[in-house]
Amino acid sequence: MPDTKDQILDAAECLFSEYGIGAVPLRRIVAEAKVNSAAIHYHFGSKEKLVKAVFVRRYGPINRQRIELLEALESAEQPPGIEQLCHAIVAPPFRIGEGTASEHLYRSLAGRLMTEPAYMELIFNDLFAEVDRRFDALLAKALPDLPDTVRTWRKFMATGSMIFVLREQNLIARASNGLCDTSDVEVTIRRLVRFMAAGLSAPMADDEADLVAPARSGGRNA
Amino acid sequence: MPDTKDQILDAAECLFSEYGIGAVPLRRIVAEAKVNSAAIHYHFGSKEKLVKAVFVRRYGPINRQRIELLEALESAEQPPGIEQLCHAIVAPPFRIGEGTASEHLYRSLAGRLMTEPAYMELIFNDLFAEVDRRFDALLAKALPDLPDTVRTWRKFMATGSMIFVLREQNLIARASNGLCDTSDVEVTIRRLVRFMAAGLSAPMADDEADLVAPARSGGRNA
DNA sequence: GTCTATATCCTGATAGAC
DNA sequence: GTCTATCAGGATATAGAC
Repeated sequence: MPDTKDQILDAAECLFSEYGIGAVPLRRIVAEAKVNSAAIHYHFGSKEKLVKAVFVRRYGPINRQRIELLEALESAEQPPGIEQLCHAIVAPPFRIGEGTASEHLYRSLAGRLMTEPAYMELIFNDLFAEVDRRFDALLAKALPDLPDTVRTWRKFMATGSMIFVLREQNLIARASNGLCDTSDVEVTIRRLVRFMAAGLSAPMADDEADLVAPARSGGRNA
Repeated sequence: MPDTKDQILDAAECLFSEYGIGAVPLRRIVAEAKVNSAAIHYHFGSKEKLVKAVFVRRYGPINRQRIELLEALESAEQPPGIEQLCHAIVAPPFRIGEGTASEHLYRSLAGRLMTEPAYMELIFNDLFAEVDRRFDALLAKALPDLPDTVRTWRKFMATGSMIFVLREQNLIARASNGLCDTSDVEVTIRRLVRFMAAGLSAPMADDEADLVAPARSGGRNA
């Protein structure tokens, strides 16, 4: 049986996933967790610290998995394949909680952070900075012809598509009239990896290349 | 000089863009708008109705522009090019408010809606349903080989990347150390169109095709 | 460590004078 | 239409008995 602290973390995670962080009052968490109304402040000190604890508990393991997968690609002689690389980022957050009753909630949590600026700043450096750095380095190796600017832009765009799919599973299932089956995790991962990899590795448009070249009408060397 | 109603709408739009809808109390809007604290309820009736008015004012024109661009593609004999099609969706929200001092705020507003479920339901049908329907129909014509399921999944992923770029301009500029210049709207549009079009039109992976094929080793008809 | 009770603040919304 | 004053409810956080 989980102790009070875990009960609170579990309840908070489910509720944050489903309704968003800002929309969940502490009262609702203590009710769901069936603990005393003062327990959150006793164990965590404040809502902000509780939020951080929820994310650390979940994203610690996810990002360790990501880093393991990225390390395998780093130590290879060959530059990584772009799909492998995307897979290393995409698969871990989709697979958390798999098999448990509330797995879809955990996945939905995964995308909440970026969309809540107040908590984003609070957490990003501790939890995501290293993954981002390593992913970017490998991406540069996988796509050596892309200028830094273009690669970085596309990294954000790919991230955006991943976050959207993680976060909006309910919306996707509903707005597609059930056509998109968000419950099949492995299929979702493949589709997303395919999409991201294609976008990341698209040949540059001529006018796109222009925009990062040091010189213009004369010619470009970058 | 704008009247009270417009002052409120302007202030609300800026604040919603910057901080998110849920995070902005009405008191802050009236302070920013320099109007009386009862003015919002007098003119709009409730916060919910104010939010709706803000989005209608901004997305009415944007979606009319989108529909105009989509109509041009609908009436063409040829199936539309995938980049043209993406451009019709992407360009209007990026171009709103262009040249005004707070143009980046308007663009940021554009992405707020989807991330605030409470207001999303309220507004989507009125403002976005028709654009979505027409875009999807043209997408099916532009990518006739993609099964409905794959096309729909990819439409969500492409939407996610667009929303992320619209919403997180500050984050993108900051996290890239200025490498990504979010102030150049036309460049941003091209990069985004390129990324989305490449993702949408990627050839299906073999295992991705399997997942939507009507028959498998045994065969399924649903 | 747990609980009840409550302090303090802030929210959206309203009443009623002008 | 505009303003001041205020309500009722709900938020985070804390005090103090057990």
